[in-house]
Amino acid sequence: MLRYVLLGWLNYRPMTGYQVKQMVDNASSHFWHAQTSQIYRTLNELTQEGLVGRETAGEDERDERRVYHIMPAGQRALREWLSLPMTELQPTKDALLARLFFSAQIDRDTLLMQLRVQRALHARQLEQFRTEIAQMIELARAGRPDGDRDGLLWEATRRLGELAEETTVRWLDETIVRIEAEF
Amino acid sequence: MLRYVLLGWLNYRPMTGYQVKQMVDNASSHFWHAQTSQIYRTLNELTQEGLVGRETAGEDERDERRVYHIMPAGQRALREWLSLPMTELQPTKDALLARLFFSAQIDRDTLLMQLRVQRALHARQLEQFRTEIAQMIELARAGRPDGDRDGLLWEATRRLGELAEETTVRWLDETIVRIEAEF
DNA sequence: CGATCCATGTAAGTTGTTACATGATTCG
DNA sequence: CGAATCATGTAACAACTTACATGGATCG
Repeated sequence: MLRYVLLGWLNYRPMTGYQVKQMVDNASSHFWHAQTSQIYRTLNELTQEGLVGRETAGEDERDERRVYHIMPAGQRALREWLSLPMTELQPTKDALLARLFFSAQIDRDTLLMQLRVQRALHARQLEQFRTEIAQMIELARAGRPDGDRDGLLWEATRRLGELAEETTVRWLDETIVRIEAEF
Repeated sequence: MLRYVLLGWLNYRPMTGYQVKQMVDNASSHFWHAQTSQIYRTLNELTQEGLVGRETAGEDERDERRVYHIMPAGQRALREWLSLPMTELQPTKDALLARLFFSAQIDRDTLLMQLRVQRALHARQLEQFRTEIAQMIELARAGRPDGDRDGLLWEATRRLGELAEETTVRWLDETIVRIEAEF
């Protein structure tokens, strides 16, 4: 999966591994996160498979910056992946729910504290979707022709993030009240 | 993580690996899924670490059923995990959003088809949260004293599943309309 | 001149997936 | 008697995490 995210980013413009990491962290962490080490490793694999190419950018030899760019084979691979029908739901892994499900074991106050911490974290994340991330997309769209496809889709992904966080915060509030009353 | 889910289930009652898998599939797949092979491997690890014990259930030797049960050390480990504060959001991995983000590459009709398939899948999942899963929890609660903690928490996890699917379906409808109009 | 950022990765370990293999029991 | 379910796993591989290691450039 990560390979396609990297191909997706490199399809906009050539970048160093470090810059790719910045994009992943700042612009796509709400749908796919990755460690630096894994990004470099995956870029290597993609290079070996001929999906991306790389050049040493520096004028002199000890400049270690390497600029990666997508190759025609990479663009094909990206498009193929994007066109593959997704006929199943992706399996869930949610640590918060897993804990909550089995939390009858622990005492009320510890549980409530946990939920309140989560409430604060998700509220902050919600704010970020509404401000920073929204602004970033606005900015990126500003430089582009009206009616651009990319901007529309970026905004759609942001919007699900916002809605999901809204839902989670509301659910946490509901759940905290109920546990205060009935647990 | 999986280890704690298994400990959580074994804390209710002793079970065979197969039965644990049934629980994971039928009652906790909405927050943590796992392959059969991984469950058996993890049960082995837990056994070697002394967190669970196992017995051969059969009266005769070629009965291969093994019943796993939680040990005191396992209960301690479970409680410790449940009490650990979660001070960070868990990183996201969402294949649907990842695709959508980069989908300016593909044609309108392929994209719309993908979103409609997802819409159908999530609508079905939503129905399941409202019917099958709700019923299963009702049933499990019926046999228990009123005001039971487990039932309250099970219902809370189900509820987030329902709300999240509701949100996703609404978002998909919004997004499909917008793409039909503007893409 | 020290902190932060830019930049690249390796090594070791954990976790999870896919494919395969085997055999008993139960039910129509 | 054949299909489905119960039951247990191994082997190989792929993906991801954590810790470590290094050094140049920039800025206050």
